[in-house]
Amino acid sequence: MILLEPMLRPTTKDLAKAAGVSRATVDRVLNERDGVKQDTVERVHKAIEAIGFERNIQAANLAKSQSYRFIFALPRSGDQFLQEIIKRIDEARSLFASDQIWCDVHQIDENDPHSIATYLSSLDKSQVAGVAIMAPETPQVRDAIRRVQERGVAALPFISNQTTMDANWVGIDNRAAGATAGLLMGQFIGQKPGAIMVIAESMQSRDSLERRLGFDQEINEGFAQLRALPSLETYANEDRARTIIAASLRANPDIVGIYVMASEARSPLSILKDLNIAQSIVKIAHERTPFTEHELKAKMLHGLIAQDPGHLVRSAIRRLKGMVDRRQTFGSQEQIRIEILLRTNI
Amino acid sequence: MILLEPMLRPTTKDLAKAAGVSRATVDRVLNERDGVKQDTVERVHKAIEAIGFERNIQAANLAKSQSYRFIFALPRSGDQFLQEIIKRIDEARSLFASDQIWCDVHQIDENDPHSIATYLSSLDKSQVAGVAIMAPETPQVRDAIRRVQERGVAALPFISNQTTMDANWVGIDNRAAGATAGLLMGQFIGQKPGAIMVIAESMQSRDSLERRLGFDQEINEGFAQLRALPSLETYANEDRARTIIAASLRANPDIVGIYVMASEARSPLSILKDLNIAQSIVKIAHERTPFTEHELKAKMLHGLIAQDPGHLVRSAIRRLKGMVDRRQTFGSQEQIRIEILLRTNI
DNA sequence: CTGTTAATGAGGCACGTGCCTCAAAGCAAG
DNA sequence: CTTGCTTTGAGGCACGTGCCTCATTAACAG
Repeated sequence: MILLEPMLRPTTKDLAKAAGVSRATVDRVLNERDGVKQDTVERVHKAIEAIGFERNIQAANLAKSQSYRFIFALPRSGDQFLQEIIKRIDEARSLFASDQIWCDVHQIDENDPHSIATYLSSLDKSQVAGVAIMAPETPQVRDAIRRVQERGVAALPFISNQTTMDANWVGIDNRAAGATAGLLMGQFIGQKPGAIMVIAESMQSRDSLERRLGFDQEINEGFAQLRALPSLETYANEDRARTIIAASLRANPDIVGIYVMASEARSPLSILKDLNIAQSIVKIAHERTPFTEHELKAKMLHGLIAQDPGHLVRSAIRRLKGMVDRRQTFGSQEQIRIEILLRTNI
Repeated sequence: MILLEPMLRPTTKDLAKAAGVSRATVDRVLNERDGVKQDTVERVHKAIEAIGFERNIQAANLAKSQSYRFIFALPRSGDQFLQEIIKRIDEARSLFASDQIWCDVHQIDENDPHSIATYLSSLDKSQVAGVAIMAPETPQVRDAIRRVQERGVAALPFISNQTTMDANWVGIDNRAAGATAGLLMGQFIGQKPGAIMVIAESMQSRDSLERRLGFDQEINEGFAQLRALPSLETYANEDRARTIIAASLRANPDIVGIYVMASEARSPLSILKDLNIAQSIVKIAHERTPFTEHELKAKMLHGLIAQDPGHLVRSAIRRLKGMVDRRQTFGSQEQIRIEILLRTNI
């Protein structure tokens, strides 16, 4: 590919000349207005290829006075991981200001699908260009997302997956994340046989199910001497968590590993600390937060499976913008990595 | 912070009104032209704060017909890791086209500091806005970087660090990367005592020294039963590599782990494969390439310490642009992560 | 042929900023 | 006071694109 000198970058004027039409017609083709013969459309497209025309989006945005207002619909409840996300949205605000992008957070009750649907249906194209939604999958929410999209507002599942949105969502492959936790757990434990405790907030959500699936698969296939216990569900209730964790420890004296599957790991990890379990038990949790970071450095935690909150936020914004601009987004950058964090690469 | 409605975003005109001056004076202040009283400058700056003015960079670039031409000065020699970098630069080309950024690759002979210095001194501000340099640190290169910066061309050490550039470079903390390799190695080996082979391309470069330092520290502090052998230097010579690796294997029958420290791991790993070593020996290498990715999936490699080449490239471009625009760059996004890759999160 | 409609061209203003010129005002020294 | 210098204002054109109006031409049916 021969690169043109910056100065000579073709404009719509050049394109018009190359296609043998007027700038008005070029405009009609580029912005998909009708009233242009198919012949002409093709001629212009060929000219675009021929001279390597690329629309100057900055000038276009300037002309349109276009700006993008995006909303992050996040759960009202949540602990440090949620705070990290919100912090990154704040950061992104100034980062994307030069692209005329404004972001706001709207808190939703993630366990009330009806209110989420109501909120989504209140969004108007003229006010909001797009919305990133972090909420567990339910039929109501799924339908609401589809409807808001039909009204011209870009909608993007965020961190929590939604089946319908096949490829178009922002987050990690939770099956692979669970598998990574399983593999790391198995390798760290080594030859020692025993049981692994698995702590989840709830096994209702798709994310949890997928993590568990991946985790079990790795343990079963690669580490025959280990057995993963049934998931303990805390329902985000600290008392309940304390009770069932203690009971499980008593019932399974051969525990050699603990996998905290929930995104908010502080509460379960604190309980484990209170219960004063042996440091030799391999502990793996999810997400980097001030608490988990500290535990990792203090060697109270052996590893962390994480997704970068800043990357999640920025990727969501870029993809929402791409949806609004009707561009395809670029794969490699928007792939959210499953990070493994040890105390040395925190 | 109260966000203004997109429509009402203040322009230089609003700023002029708010500061009680003309647009011409605002322009003089914003673009740091002289001939403005100190009083007036301060008044304008206060007004900027007061109304939350932020320059519309897109419009500014449009007005200036500004475009940015960046050059990646990369080694001529190199294998798959270098190819990955070049591939990402290609990707970035289209990604940043909308920001009027053009990138090109220029191959340098990384072992000839003089020719690098000559090349850098040939760069002209009017042709090239910035250059990312991947070359080992030498006094000549260091000085050349400083000189090219003084001539108004942004210069940024890339992947290979340069002492002078304290914070302003793009790449990972190699000490931490080595430490991560060490910790992972130790944890994966478990209780088994033995020796660890360390293979490097050369211990002349600062990057290698730092990795080795971090690796040794983790092994020595955390795993007393392991001993890391002296570094084997291949000098990128396959025959030499084959000889010294085979000799080391014979001399140390208790080898339980192998750490390939070089960025280009294909050649050493292929040699190990030919030598048919036991699969139980834990092998850790650097950088994700088609080859290492394949080996990881085939379970011939236990773990990979990597830096995302796409992220490296994009971060370099953003930072170069930030330097040209005289903006400060944003920390959290520009921090290059030390990734740990297993076959589950590849 | 004429009349009608579809397709295209010509031209201009707008967006927010940079950069230029020229005039006007302020200010200090003589 | 005048002279000369510094500081400020007023205005306009440019960048590339979107979007509008109005005129003109091509295509086609009757």
